[in-house]
Amino acid sequence: MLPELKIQQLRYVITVVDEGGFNAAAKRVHRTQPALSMAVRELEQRLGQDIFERGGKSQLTPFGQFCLPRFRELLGQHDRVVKDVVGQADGRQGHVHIATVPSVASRIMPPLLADFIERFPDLTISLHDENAHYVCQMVAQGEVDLGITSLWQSDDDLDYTHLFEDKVGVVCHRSHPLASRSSIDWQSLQGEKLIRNGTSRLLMGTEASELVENSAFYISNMISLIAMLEAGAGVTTLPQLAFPEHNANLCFIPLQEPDVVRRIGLVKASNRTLAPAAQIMEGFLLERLKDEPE
Amino acid sequence: MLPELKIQQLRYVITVVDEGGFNAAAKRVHRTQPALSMAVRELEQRLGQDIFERGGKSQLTPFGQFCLPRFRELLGQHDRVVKDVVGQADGRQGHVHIATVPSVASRIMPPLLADFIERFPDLTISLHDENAHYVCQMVAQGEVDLGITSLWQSDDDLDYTHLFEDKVGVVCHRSHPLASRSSIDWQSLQGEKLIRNGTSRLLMGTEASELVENSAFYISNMISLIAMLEAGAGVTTLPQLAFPEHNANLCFIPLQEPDVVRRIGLVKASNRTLAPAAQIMEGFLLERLKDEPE
DNA sequence: CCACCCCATAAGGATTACTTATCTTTCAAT
DNA sequence: ATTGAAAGATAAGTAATCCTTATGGGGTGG
Repeated sequence: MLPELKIQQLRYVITVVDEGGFNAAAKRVHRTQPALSMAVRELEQRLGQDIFERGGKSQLTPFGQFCLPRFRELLGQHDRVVKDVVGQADGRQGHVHIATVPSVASRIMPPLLADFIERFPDLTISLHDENAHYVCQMVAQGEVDLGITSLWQSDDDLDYTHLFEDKVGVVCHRSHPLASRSSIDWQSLQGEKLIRNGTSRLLMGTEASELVENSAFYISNMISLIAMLEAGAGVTTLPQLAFPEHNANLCFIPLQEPDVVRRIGLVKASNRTLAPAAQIMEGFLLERLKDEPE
Repeated sequence: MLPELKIQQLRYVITVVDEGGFNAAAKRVHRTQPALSMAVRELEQRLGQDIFERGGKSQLTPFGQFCLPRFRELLGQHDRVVKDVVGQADGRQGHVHIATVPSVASRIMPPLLADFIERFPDLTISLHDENAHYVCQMVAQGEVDLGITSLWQSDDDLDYTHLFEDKVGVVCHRSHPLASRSSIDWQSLQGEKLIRNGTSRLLMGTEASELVENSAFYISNMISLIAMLEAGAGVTTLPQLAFPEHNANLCFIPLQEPDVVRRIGLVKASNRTLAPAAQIMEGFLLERLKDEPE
């Protein structure tokens, strides 16, 4: 019932006004003069009123004067929307939400993100750190675009791309008898006071699982765990990345037998398309982290 | 360089979202489902990003979620502009500026405009009263859309349509010797103290012109003129419409010889198209005033 | 497993948009 | 006046677009 304006017609009208004539306007929009004449006429017919004075020099009718500011405003908003949308579409602008496990957040991401924001200065980033389970949950629920974590469990809603492996080792005080060893097997740990933590599940299903089952302590908080170890109150196992790199009192000894690794990968929702900015981030992370063990 | 959105595509996208699917949306916009599929796909290709999730149930991608509110806003403004513009185009809405000589403004226009605003309640009107010369000038300069006046002088910029004639007569105090006459010729006025006014030029070029030339008084203000006449200070000539209808002290005697009339007509700018609302007004005035002497 | 619903794809036709070529008007210069 | 240049209108042919009918494929629920 109501007619529908075409953005192009509006642009033609406005250009004719601004350039002062159909010929000049035609050049400006890279069309021929008849194209504009006909397009404008078609618009006039649909509205039932002339926009330009018939005889003479492309002057606006009163009706045209009424229309012009509205056309300008509409066209202005159109162009603004296009700019925003294509900026978003080609990944120049946007915001990426990432969730990772704490060790990755603190050891891997900082230099990586510093490079990223230099290469894509108009993209902004949020980085959450959560445990592996909650990272997957955030990705699945769409709270974040991407997760970097070990896979909690296979999940049809999640799309996992392996990035690198993280060796599990034993962490103890440097005065501990085991501290001088360059590698350890699980039997050597029998009799040690083993403190479990959130990553201990990695040992389940290996020869070392009974160590975990017999452990009486569980500490989830990393700060508390470190403090316990620094007090010489026991030993624990950690993936290497989760071991505080520059700690002067603790040492990390790779576990040889069994050879346990934490598989770290990029996780995204399988049933959802990534936002353009997140696609950029995905490519960047794959390029920088794929098969690089640290 | 930047792509150009089409209003219709935006409407399709929004309808698909609101209706929850392509089929339902197609019904709503009276198109077939493939038409929407293809139109949306074409938009997606031009933006380089999908708006709807590919597999599944017409869900928005994150990019689509980004676009949607902007599309809605743009479409909303479009529809608003269309509504305004067509309302203006078909004369439902608008404002008409009219200028008339004072006699027409006070004697002709009031009942006429009362009818008009009843028939066209969404149209608003400005009515200026000025002397004949200035009415023409306002029309020529575009300050008003229409003028109702006698033509000051033939003017190529003005388009004159005759409406009716207004007989000139002599106005004097009812106690004046001439007051009982039913008509007067110019000789009868010789020796009378004639007060000139703005309409006296109507007598120029007739046998009565020497009366005007010999007149010593000129009063432009109608109130002052009436006061002078009521004081019995002389006589004057006025078109009948300019004579205050219900004045108890003055009387109007038609001038027979010469038979002078003021030609009243509708004036508009010849080189400009009337605004739609003004076209409505023009038609109304012609219908109501054409050849009706009062 | 089948039927159904929904969207995607393909092919053909109708409409719309644009181009080149030509005409008309206007304004100005001589 | 006559002519020339410039601007817009018109006409016809072509390219692009939009939409339709017909059909294919992938899920979901009975």
